[in-house]
This record gives sequence, C-alpha cells and structure tokens, in this order.
Amino acid sequence: MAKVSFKQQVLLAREQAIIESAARFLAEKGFESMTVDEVAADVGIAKASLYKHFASKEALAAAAMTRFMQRVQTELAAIKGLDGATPLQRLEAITRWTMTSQLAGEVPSLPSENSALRTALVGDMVYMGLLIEVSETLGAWITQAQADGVLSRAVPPEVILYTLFARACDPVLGVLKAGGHPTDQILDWVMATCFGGLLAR
Amino acid sequence: MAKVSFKQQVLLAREQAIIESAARFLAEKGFESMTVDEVAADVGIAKASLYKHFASKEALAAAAMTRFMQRVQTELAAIKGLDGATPLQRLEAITRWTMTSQLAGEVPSLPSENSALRTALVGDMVYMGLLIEVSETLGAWITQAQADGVLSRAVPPEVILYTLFARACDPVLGVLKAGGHPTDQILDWVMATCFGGLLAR
DNA sequence: GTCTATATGAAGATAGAC
DNA sequence: GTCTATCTTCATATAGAC
Repeated sequence: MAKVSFKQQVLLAREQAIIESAARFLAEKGFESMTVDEVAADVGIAKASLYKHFASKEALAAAAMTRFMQRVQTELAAIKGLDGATPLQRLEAITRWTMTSQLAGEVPSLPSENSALRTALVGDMVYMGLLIEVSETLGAWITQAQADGVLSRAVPPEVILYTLFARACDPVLGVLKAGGHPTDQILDWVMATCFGGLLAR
Repeated sequence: MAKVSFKQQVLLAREQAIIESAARFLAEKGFESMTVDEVAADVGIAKASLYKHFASKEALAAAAMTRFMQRVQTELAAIKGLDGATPLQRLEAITRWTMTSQLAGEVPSLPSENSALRTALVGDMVYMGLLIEVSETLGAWITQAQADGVLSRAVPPEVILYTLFARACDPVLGVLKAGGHPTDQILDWVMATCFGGLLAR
C-alpha cells in the first residue's frame, strides 16, 4: 500500500468533490448542457484549477461515469453476497437499485450515439473495463435465469441486458417523480412494467 | 379555403424542407448538439434565410416536434379506422409504428427535463394541443384494454401512457440496430419486452 | 426572402503570477 | 495547485444590400 501524504489526501478529496458535482449536473441536464463553469462554481474553485485535475470536459465526464460504474460494481458485489438469492432476484435487486439512484439524481444520463462523450468513453480503458465486467456479471445471471425458465426465452440475453441498462435511465421515472408520486410507488410501478410487461398476467 | 399563390407554395415547400432536415438532425444528435448552421447547409440556404422562417433554434425544433406529432395523429386516425381491432391491437400498432419511425431516424429525441427546448415546447399551444389529443386517444384505448382485462391493472393508465411514450425513444432500438440485427427482428424483440415483459410467460 | 458579412455571447481551454 | 484575466472557437442571431 503506497503511503499517501495528507496533502495528497486533500487533493484527492477535492477531486472527488469535483467528480461528485459533475455527476449531479450530468444526471440533471446531460453532457452537452452541463458547463465546466457551473461545475467549478458549484465546487467553489476556479475553472483553471479544475483543469489541473481533468484535461477536458470529456475527461471530467468520463471520470463521473467511471465512478458511477464503480458504484454499480460495488452494489453488484453486495448482491452476489446475498446467500440463497436466485439470479432473477439478483437482477431485480440491481435494477431496483439503479432506479433508486436515478430518482436520487445520481445516474449520469447515458450519452446519445453521436456524442463527444461517447467517443471519449469508448477510448477510456478503465471505464470500458468496468462496463465489460458489469455486463458479464449481469449476463451470467440473465442466462441462468433463462435456463431456470423464469426469464423470457423469447429474446436473446443481449436484448435483456440492454433493456436493463436502458431502464436505469428510463425517463418515465423522472416524469412520475415530477407528477408527485412517492418514490416507492414509482419503483413498484416501473419494476412491474419492466419485468411483468404491460400485458395482464 | 384560402387561395395560396404559387410563390407561397414554394415558400411553404422550403419551410417543410427545413423542418424535415431539422427533424433528422434532432433525431440523430439531439437538440443541444444540432446546429442551425448544419441545418441551413443541409437544406442549401443561408442561415439568415432560415431565420426568416423561424425566429429561433427553439422555434425550429418545436416546429419539427409539432410535425412529428401531426404524423402520429395521422397514424392514429388510420388505426382508428381499422374495423374490428381491439384497443390493445391499436396500442400495439401505434407503438410498433413509432418504433419503426425511430429506427428510420424520424423521431426527434425528446428533450431532457431541463432543456431549453422543453421550455419552448410547453409554451407552444399547437404542440401542446396535439400532445393532449394524442394522449387522450391513447388514454381511452388504455383504460378500455384494462377494462377488457388484457392490459395490466397493476399500474394506473398514466404509467402505461408514459411508458409507451418512452418506448418510442427507447435507446435499445438504436443499440440493436448498431449491432447489425435486421429491423423486423429488433421490432419483435423490443415489442416483446415492452408488452410481454422480461419475465417468462 | 435571399444572400454576405458581422455582431454578440457563451463556453472550453490556457497564461502567468503567486 | 490555485487564482485572475484572457484567448479562442463556435454557434445563435442580426444588419443591410439586392
């Protein structure tokens, strides 16, 4: 374990504060609408100082996305530790967790296909590594749940994986929240439509 | 019927061309990333000329959104004309149609909650009027399908309505398209996950 | 209404003192 | 590393001739 001086710890803490702030703005208004000025102002530092920590707006956003993926991974590790839970229950657990995060304004909205951020992310080894690990964990649960016959076999695992990712950013959550519904109620509804579907059962 | 001179028709056609182009860029890269320059260049006119037609970028985007809503309404009218179709079948038809449009790059991605476009849209009487009409049509089918027992009664009609709106812009479609799957296959998969849910039936 | 040319402003990024 | 002040770019929007 490398020794970390007090000064370095302060710097690291500041860096975390910057990422934290960026993540919130990213969740709130998206990459294009977020400005480096407002992030710096929110943290309470000069913009030039921020640029000492991150080379570009893209790098900053990538750091925020990476931090979120790390949290996902941490949560996945906790869910793996649940003894006796079925793969399906684990999938439901992580989905509910991401939705909760989204309602709390903690999920940076995923960039649209042609975003500058997109390009930066696919070149980010750390982020891509995390993304792959998360995908593999989910993928294993999905195929197992399909084998168990509890998850639909009408669609390939790939489609289920993408759907779960997409639901973490589902705009329906925000609309219902704006409608004044309680959080638990919203979660139940959206989980029901996601897993149960719109058709009656 | 007011008489429309030839000159006016040419202008109207040009205006339609502008809207058409804007709609494509809006679908491709979103409101923030779309620039008035590229729209003007795409249409083949000077930017200043475009501003003779539309007062602002927001107004242009609003026009594109409005045109899309008009198309939705036209499609809804056609679906209403289908004799013997159940409300559920009509809902499935319009959903499949919007997804098809999305894959064709014809659906302007709906603005995130804190967008400048959002503000412009809620103040646009024509757009809001169309949105309300469309919502009422869908709402009627939804409640009827619930009463028939074929659509889930575990969630209020409101949630189903929002979910259908959201699925018209589902990023899963684009990801699967990028993955090289044929359009019909994609439609079947996403329709299945939307209406049938992820759980086995 | 269409054009060329330009004004205006916002935002990403940097220079240079401390 | 942090700051103030500045540079640069680019996108929205407009002026003014035709």
